[in-house]
Amino acid sequence: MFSKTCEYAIRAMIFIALRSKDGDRVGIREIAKGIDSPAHFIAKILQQLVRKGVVQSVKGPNGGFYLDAQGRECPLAKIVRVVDGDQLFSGCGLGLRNCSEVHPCPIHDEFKKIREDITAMLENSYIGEFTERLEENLLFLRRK
Amino acid sequence: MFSKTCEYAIRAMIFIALRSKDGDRVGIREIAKGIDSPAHFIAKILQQLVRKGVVQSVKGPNGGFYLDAQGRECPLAKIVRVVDGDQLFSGCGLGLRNCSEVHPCPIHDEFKKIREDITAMLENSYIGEFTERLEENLLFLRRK
DNA sequence: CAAATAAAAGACATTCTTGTCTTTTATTTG
DNA sequence: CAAATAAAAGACAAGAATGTCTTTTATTTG
Repeated sequence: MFSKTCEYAIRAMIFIALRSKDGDRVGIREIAKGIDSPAHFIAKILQQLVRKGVVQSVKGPNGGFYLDAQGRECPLAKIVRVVDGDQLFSGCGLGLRNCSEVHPCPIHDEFKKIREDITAMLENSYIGEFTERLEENLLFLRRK
Repeated sequence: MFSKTCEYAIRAMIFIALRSKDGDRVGIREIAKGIDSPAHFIAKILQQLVRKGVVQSVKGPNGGFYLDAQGRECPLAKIVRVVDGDQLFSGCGLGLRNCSEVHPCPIHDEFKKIREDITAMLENSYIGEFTERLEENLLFLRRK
C-alpha cells in the first residue's frame, strides 16, 4: 500500500505532532526511538518534508522538528503525496498507463471505489488527531 | 497496491482464460504480446502459478498454458496471495508488526475497512468473468 | 567569538524487485 | 527414433528501495 519510507514518514509526523505541542522541538534521535526506525533514514525523509513545508525544523542547540497548530491539521494524504507520489490516488490497479473510463482495465470500476475510499480516509485524517489517544496509550507508533 | 509482478500475473491469467476457452493452449509469446509484458519475466511468474496449481501447462509442440472451467473460477485473491503473499490482506497500514485490536496503530480501524473492501473485491472477482467484455472490446489488458 | 549542538547534505552499501539471457527437460509429430 | 517445439530452470544484470556513515552548515549559548 504505502512504501516503507512513507510508513516511516507518517509515523514520524504523528510523533512530532505528539511531542511538539507546547512549542517544543524533537530531535532525530528521539523521533527514531519513538517510532523505532533508522535515525539517518528518517532524517532524510524529514528533510524532504521540510523542503515541502509540511514540517518545520531548526538547527543548533535546542533545535529539532516541530509542527505548529496549522501543521497539525495537515491531512495524511499530503504526506503520502510528497513521499510516494500520486500513484495510490490515481493509478490503475493493473498498471495500465492508459487505463481510463473509455479504455478500462478489468478491475477499473471496482478499483476506483477502493481508491476513492483510500483517498477519503487519507484526506480526512489529520496528523494531530491521534495525539490524545497516543498519550492515553490507546494507540501505538512503535513496531516492537 | 500490487507489485508489478502481481499486476502481470493477474493480466496474464485473465488473458489465458480468454484464449484457452475451447481447450486451446496459449504460448508465452502470445501472452507476452497480449498483455504487453516481458516474455521471460511473465514465464517465471507463470511457472510459480503452475507449481501452485492455479494454472495448467503442457510442454512441447502445441503446448502452452491453459485453464479449465474450474480454473476460470479462481478468484483474483488467490493469484495475489501466491505472488505477493498475505501482506495486502492482513498487514498493518503503517508497517507495525504487532499491530492489532489491542495494540492498534493510529489508522488501524480505518485501514481495516479498506483492507476488507479490497479483500472482498478480490475474493469476489473471478479470472474468467472478464472474457466476454474483453472479446467485445469493452475491457483492455495491454498497457499501450 | 568559541564551543557545542543538531539538522542538512552527500557518498556509499545492501537488499529486493524487475528484467534478460542461456541451457535443460518434456512432449509431440512425422 | 529424430527433429521441432515449448515450458522449466537457473544464472546473471539493471534499477529502485532501503539503510548507513561521514562531512558540512546553521544556530544557540556561554
